[in-house]
Amino acid sequence: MEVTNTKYKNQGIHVISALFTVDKGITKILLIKRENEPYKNMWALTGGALYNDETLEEGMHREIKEKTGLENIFLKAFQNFSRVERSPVMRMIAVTYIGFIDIHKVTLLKQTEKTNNCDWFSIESLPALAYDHNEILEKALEELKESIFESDILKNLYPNGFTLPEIQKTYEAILEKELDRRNFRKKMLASHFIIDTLKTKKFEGNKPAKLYKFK
Amino acid sequence: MEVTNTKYKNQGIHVISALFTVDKGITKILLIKRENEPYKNMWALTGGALYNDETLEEGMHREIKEKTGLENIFLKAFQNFSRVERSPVMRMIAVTYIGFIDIHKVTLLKQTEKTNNCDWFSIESLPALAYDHNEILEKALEELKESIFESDILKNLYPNGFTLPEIQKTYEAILEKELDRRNFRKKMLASHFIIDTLKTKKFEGNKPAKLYKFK
DNA sequence: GCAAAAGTGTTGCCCCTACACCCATGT
DNA sequence: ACATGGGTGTAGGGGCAACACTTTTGC
Repeated sequence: MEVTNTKYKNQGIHVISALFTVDKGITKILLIKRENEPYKNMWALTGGALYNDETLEEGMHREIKEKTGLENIFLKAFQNFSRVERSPVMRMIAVTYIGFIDIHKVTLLKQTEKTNNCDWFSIESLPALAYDHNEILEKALEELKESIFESDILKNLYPNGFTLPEIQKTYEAILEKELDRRNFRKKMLASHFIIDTLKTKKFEGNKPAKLYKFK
Repeated sequence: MEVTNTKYKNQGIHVISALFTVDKGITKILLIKRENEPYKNMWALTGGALYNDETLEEGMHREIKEKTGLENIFLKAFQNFSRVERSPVMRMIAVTYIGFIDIHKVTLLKQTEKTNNCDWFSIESLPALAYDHNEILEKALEELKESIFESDILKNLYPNGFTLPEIQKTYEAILEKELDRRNFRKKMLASHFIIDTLKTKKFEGNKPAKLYKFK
């Protein structure tokens, strides 16, 4: 059916992810340099327009695949953004997600079919982003801090497992505060999200630490 | 800008609310009879297509106003639904909300400008609904049970205040289980969502109960 | 005075926080 | 042996669930 009523005509949906990592104690966000108008040459969150033949989740995973080469990223649904003027081109509603990525998996993939410029930016020093992406990112960070212990959203960060001192540093970077080592360990081990691999790995000290992984 | 790429052409957004009430211990949902195709003459949740000149929240409140006459309903954002074939007419994404309404405010408003047939249905005996609204309603009910103590979503239910025995019955109807009277009172009074009006009101017994209201 | 619902406190359990010392390894 | 981070236990406080008796009112 062709839409003729101008009240509804020419609407579209953006699927957008705030993809985070933590690298050496610094929380970073993956940004993609736009190659087309509008906002050409500006940095933006990962995403794009939804196609007619895919669900929101399918479209989001397609966009992430196209722009980073990564598949099967665990995503947490976040908010919708719908300011009328949020896109200068046509009416676009933004449906957003939050995810985490192992930084080492992306550095090799900066040149993908559709994108030849993506990079990690510390959340402390962000450029002005395309569209309303600064606002989306700011709210995503708040949500991240509130929900970080309630989900296994970090599971993509440690594909090869992690030690507790190592992942604690990641939590501290995200929450921007220090955590008690004993209480943190108790909480993580009680969560049943993680299991002991019976292997060890050295992190910062000389004594090897136990290696865990997400279920 | 005209959209020419068929991948994106003719997309639209539904804003949809599951509007609940509790009447004499029965949880009910407000349904609207559709007057137009598709799904003409079937019952549906409250909502419709988003206009180009309004945010999602504005569009949702407009739809509720048009279909029930009610304004300023407190809504909790819920999920998005995006199955490709969820609308037989064109590609529509559903953005959904959950709300509560005092049943006495709507019974007088069944005939509004755009709708001359709306009614409350017990969630125990629902008709087949238009679109994917049965699925949306089912998931909204689950969410409602999980979040009922975490928000003041019930505030529209008792515009004139409520007694604790009365609102406890409402919680029990929604949760489909009985609650301990002493623990319930402690929890409600500790929540600081509600304040004592210093008035009383009779509910089921002969002894008048204290009247409270939401802040 | 009796029926019917309103109103009230205490205990145990679990989760969370705060806090200090020994252990394993590399040099 | 010493330096460095890895690993562990306990005590107190707050929220939640289980449980029974007294109070107020209408009849």
